[in-house]
Amino acid sequence: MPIIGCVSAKGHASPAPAGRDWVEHTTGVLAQAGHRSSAPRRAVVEQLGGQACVRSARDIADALRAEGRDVGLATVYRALELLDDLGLVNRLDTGEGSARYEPADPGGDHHHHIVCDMCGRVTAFEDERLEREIARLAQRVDHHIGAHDVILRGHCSSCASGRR
Amino acid sequence: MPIIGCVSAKGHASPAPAGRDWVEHTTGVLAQAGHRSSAPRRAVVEQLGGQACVRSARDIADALRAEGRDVGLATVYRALELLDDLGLVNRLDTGEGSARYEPADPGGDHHHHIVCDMCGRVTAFEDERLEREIARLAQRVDHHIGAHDVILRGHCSSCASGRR
DNA sequence: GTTCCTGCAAAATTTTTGCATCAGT
DNA sequence: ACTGATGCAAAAATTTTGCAGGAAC
Repeated sequence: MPIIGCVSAKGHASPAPAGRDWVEHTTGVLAQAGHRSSAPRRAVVEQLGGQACVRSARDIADALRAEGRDVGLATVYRALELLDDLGLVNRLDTGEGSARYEPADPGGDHHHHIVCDMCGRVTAFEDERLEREIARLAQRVDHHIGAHDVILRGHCSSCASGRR
Repeated sequence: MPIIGCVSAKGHASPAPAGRDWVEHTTGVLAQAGHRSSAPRRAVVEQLGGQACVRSARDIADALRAEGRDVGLATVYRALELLDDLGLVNRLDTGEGSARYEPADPGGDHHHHIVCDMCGRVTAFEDERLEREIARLAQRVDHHIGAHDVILRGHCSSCASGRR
């Protein structure tokens, strides 16, 4: 299983780390929805907020354990499911075994991902024109579209340049 | 687990069932690559060719068993892995538990998918303008892009209209 | 006759769930 | 205290793998 890194798309507006804004927003939405503010769930939220990039449930649990804030894996899964239901995180399935999650921009902005087939690294990118095309499509199809994912697959520059 | 259906996008060019063309092309590529023509693998290829839409490994194994052509699940997985490596099938990960596969158009044409969040049904669609946007992006990013997936998510008309 | 392929069963993962206990309100 | 949340361990489900026997060339 390749180690998952996190790199910004060169030359493109890359999403800033969600940071404190997102943690506060998330905390507020959770409270407003009637959920208790427990230490384990807070730890998951803070861990996610500290990283702009996609993390699997195991990544999060491991990172928390490394900080000495042990949280059960089942709890991490339950927290992620709740956050997903509330639209506070985006879930990314790249087909590499496990789902990964990232903070969702409260403002509604979102981005897409490039996955390196060789090292598994995920890079984020934003593109206004792509969004427009997708919005146009969403109106034309016989479905009520609520979300969309775009994944580009290929080799990142390090992998393509020989050294793996 | 929702039953996976297969419906064409209304009003859009929908991909024709891969059919005999794809089966023949696939058989040829397999032979040329030095692989033996075994009955189980042939059965998997024919099963895939008979359907234009995405099928999971289990779907394929079940369908074959129903025809009396039992093929071990491991063999189905190995066949799909091989076909994927040779670029003869496309793999779709919708994050609903299992990966699904569909014949890849030998001509290079491809389409994308709409997944109903409620019933899990997958609908295919093609869009030339979307492809152009993605091609433009693929040139601008710092990666060697070899493939891409677009998934729209929402409610299909049956699910949206109340009756579930 | 080799070598690849298959099938079964076991293993490895990821994710979900039951349930007793604990903690937030 | 009431009730949601947690943690553990067990269960589910998907996918991978080891290996002996069988089929293709």
